[in-house]
Amino acid sequence: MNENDKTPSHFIRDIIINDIKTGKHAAAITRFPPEPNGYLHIGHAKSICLNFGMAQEFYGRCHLRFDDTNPTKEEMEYVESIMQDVKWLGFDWGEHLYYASDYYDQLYEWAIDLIKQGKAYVDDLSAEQVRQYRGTLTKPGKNSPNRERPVEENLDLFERMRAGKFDEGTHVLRAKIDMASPNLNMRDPVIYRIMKASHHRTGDKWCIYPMYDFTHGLSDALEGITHSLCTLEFEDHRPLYDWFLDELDVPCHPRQIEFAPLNMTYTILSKRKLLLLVKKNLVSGWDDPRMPTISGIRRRGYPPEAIRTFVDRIGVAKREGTVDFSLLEYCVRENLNKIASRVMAVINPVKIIITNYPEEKSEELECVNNPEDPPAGTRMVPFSRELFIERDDFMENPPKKFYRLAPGREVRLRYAYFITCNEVIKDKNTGEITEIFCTYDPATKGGDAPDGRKVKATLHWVSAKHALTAEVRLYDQLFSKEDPNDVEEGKDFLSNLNPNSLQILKECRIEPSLSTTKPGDRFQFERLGYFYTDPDSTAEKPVFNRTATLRDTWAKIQKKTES
RNA sequence: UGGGGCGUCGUCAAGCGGUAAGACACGGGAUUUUGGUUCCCGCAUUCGGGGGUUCGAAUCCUCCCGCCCCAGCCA
Repeated sequence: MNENDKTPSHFIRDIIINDIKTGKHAAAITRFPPEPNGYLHIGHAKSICLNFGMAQEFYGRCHLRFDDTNPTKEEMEYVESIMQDVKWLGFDWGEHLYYASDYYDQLYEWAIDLIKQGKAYVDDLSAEQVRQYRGTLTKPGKNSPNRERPVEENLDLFERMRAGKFDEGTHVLRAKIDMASPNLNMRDPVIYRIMKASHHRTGDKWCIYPMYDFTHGLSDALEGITHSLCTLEFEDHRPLYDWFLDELDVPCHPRQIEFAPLNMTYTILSKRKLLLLVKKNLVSGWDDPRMPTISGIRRRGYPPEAIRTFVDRIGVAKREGTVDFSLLEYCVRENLNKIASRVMAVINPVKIIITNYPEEKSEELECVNNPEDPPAGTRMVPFSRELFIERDDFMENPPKKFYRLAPGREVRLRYAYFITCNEVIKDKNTGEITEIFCTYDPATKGGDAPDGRKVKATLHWVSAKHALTAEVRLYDQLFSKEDPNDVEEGKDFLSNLNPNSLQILKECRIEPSLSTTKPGDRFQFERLGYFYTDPDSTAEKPVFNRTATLRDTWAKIQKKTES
């Protein structure tokens, strides 16, 4: 950690520092344990940064372990996307790639051990009966009639479960703990169930699969994890996590520590709901740039560094809250401002003609690539008599605070000349402005007036005959409400979908230097925002995604005067 | 009305008995060939509420209030 980095500490770091100070541990060995049943999202990024971050900071390592104990929900596609996403975020698990399914044999032995100790039993109650026997939040449960089955019988039954002699749902293995515990997790939890499903890694070797609670802590112990970091909802599971480790002969006893999961305004971070958006084709896929998935924000153009900074800034605590989306966007802009090359692109073109500029002439003007990064140099951009500017940069009857182009007004074309608007041509039928006639001042080449006169606005532009055509996809919040789950009676979160979250512009005009852009490039389109070259982009038809707009003071002024 | 957590600025979040950090947002101003960036300035006499302990409390005690999680053979 950089001494100058003022990122405040947090309670988990404090715990680890103390464990090292007291000699309990020499290093922090952590793990990121996703279930491969969906794509990772920004909430997982918090966990990833925390786990890998603590390991890095405290001389240890972080394992990537797939918690794959439910073959009916898990797929290889998810395994692959998760690995790609963790790498993209900038983390490396090295040799330490594991799967809970690697431990099935050991887990099975441990289950037998529990049976032999008289601490687990096979139950043939139906799922419905198990539920009834469990009791309620306020009423204790009742012991299953099978609870006192002899060890030998349990061993035999469990072996037959494994051998596939029973149907799904007919038998389970349960830990014998306490049916009267106020913690429901301790009321003889199921630790193995029969699932006649093929597993994405073990195939048909098993027809019984261990449950999360049984698997997780034991896997941690097997890997020598020191600090097992998870989200708040597992707090109630900690006594059970500890119980298995206490009852079995394990290599070590990791400490589970819970922290608050991430929530963000205008965003949904439930795997189930995200899956629904994909299945209903309400988005183009898991990597739709509007999705809060890692693959979505990658395609949107958010840099991994910005995500890491964001996670640092939100902190780690036990208090559950909702982070302002604007903080994420701030981190994205902050990073992009430093690294993105500036280019000129007109996404909503209107033609201007410089009437006193020679018909056939064109010239190359020098433009700065990134004022925040002088070594990035300059490039030449062609200028000619006919240009395109942004439709929004001209108003025939401008309000007081509008200081862009208007009849009779002089403005600067960035890196080019001062121009003055003389005449507006409109379509006779629609009234739409088709052309704007201007004159330029040759003495202002480069954008400075030798006589020191000022203009109030600088516009971006492209030369009509040199410009390339591109598709630009403008993205906005997927949901129009801060809390997408805040809905009227009888409606669900889908009713809060923002109908204008995607706008596709196919006739955008971009400067010729962009002809060589490749998917993954990041740019700032001057005065518009940050853009990312989409994987759909080709040399013939470039496609850009708007990552974020620039901060727009003018839009704010407009909004204020409206209200 | 069982158990487990959590309540400090609009939002995150420090604070660990010595008199409320920081960031985002918001509002003002300066500089600017991006109404961008950068830079200044403002923004909790008060820590969910009431009692108490103490020279001194956001921090300790106590009662109360509010919010979240748990009754999958999901993770």
